[in-house]
Amino acid sequence: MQSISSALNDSLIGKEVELRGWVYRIRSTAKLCFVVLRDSSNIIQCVGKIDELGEEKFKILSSLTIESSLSLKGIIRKDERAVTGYELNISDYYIFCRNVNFPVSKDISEDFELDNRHLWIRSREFTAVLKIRSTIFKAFSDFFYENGYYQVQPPMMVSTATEGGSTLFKVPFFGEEAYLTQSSQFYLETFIFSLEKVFTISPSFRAEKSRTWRHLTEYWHAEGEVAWIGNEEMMDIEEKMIQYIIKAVLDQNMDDLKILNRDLEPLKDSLKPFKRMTYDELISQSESLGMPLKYGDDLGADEERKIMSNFTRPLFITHFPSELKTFYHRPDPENPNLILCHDLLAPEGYGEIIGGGERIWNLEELQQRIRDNGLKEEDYYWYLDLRRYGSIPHSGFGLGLDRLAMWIMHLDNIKKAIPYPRTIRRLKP
RNA sequence: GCCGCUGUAGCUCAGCUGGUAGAGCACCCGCCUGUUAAGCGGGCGGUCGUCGGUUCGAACCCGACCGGCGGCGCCA
Repeated sequence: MQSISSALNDSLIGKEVELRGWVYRIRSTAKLCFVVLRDSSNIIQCVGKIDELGEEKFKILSSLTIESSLSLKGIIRKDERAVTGYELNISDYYIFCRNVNFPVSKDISEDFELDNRHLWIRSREFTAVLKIRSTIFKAFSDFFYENGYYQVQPPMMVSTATEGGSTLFKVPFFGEEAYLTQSSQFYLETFIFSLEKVFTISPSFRAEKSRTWRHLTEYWHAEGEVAWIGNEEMMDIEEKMIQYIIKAVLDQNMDDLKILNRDLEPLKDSLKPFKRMTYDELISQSESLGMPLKYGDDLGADEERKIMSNFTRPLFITHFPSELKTFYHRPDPENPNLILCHDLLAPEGYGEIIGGGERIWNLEELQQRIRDNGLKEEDYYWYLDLRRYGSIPHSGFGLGLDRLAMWIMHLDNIKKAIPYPRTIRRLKP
């Protein structure tokens, strides 16, 4: 028994192999039957002949249905007419499950595809998506392991919000109320006093009633927090990290990118240095970028899309006005109205994939900002403790892995980048 | 929360100014000398989202309700 991709090999020509998998396509004539077999690795055309199998076995084989499961034995042959260049001449087979009817056919809507995601997951397209996602998740971790970081595991059930505006999911908690985390940032900050350089990949939950092409209720949040560094160094690290991930995908997933018809140029271009622009510079250039903005305007979806359709590699926007960002961001000592932070916008119109920057590390300053935002100090007692005991300068970031995946694969909706999307109206399958 | 759209066969859709429902695909049966989600012939398959109203008559007009989709805000 071997994988289909390993069977597509000149050294096996004329040899008998046994393959197993699922019926990807099936066509038959009176005396010939073509079963295109699929497994996790690839597809191969297998041909059954009535003369060789006998009438009975031929009839059963040729009446198989899409996605039925079977194993096949036969001789490998090179054949230009076959989809992947090789063909298996079936000498015998065993059927595990003959399907009555596989619901996923060639005419399906995006909605039907989502209702049947548990079956759509078998499609070649989604198999490619899953393989690329796997590379992205691994590459993210590898990058940080290779650079001396520790992976940590923050809690998912928490007692307070990280960011004021976001809506939280309430969960019953032994007579109390708990919430599902919307960001692990504050917990990551606690870890740096022990490990200095930490990262995590964990889910974040947002109960906002968002209905957009790039929001999920549950998403995979890749976060990092680093002791002793500032905004610029943080961006240096993120840039290398993104490039490391893209390089891994280009190295390992060329076949999958091809199945998705991904234009490789923007990915290759993103291996070159990223441009950095202050919010001020962005506003003054906004007219020539096709999206006139006034000082104080936040970047919405439309703004980001228009601006980023001018770029083929990611762009850092830095130094936002303080009123546009949440309380924990550190103001620039030389200009307290601006914040030492950054967003990383993905090119080709995709927009924000990372938010990050320096954290306020002075106790009084942080207390002031909490009060200014109408929040209660008691709720943040442990976060404030970090500024009481051995506080240090530090920076961090949060990356939306599903958004990154969506851009890398050039998908038009984030729901196509995650196997089981959770949105305001979708909890199944 | 706001704006727009939508609901007809398992799937994708058509159905005119109201006259009791149609195609392609899937599935089943048959035919076919190598097919590329093949071709030909036949078959199965519908309380037209729900309830009410108008009408001799409603998939179609009106109302209410229910479900779904897209976009914005919020963010990653």
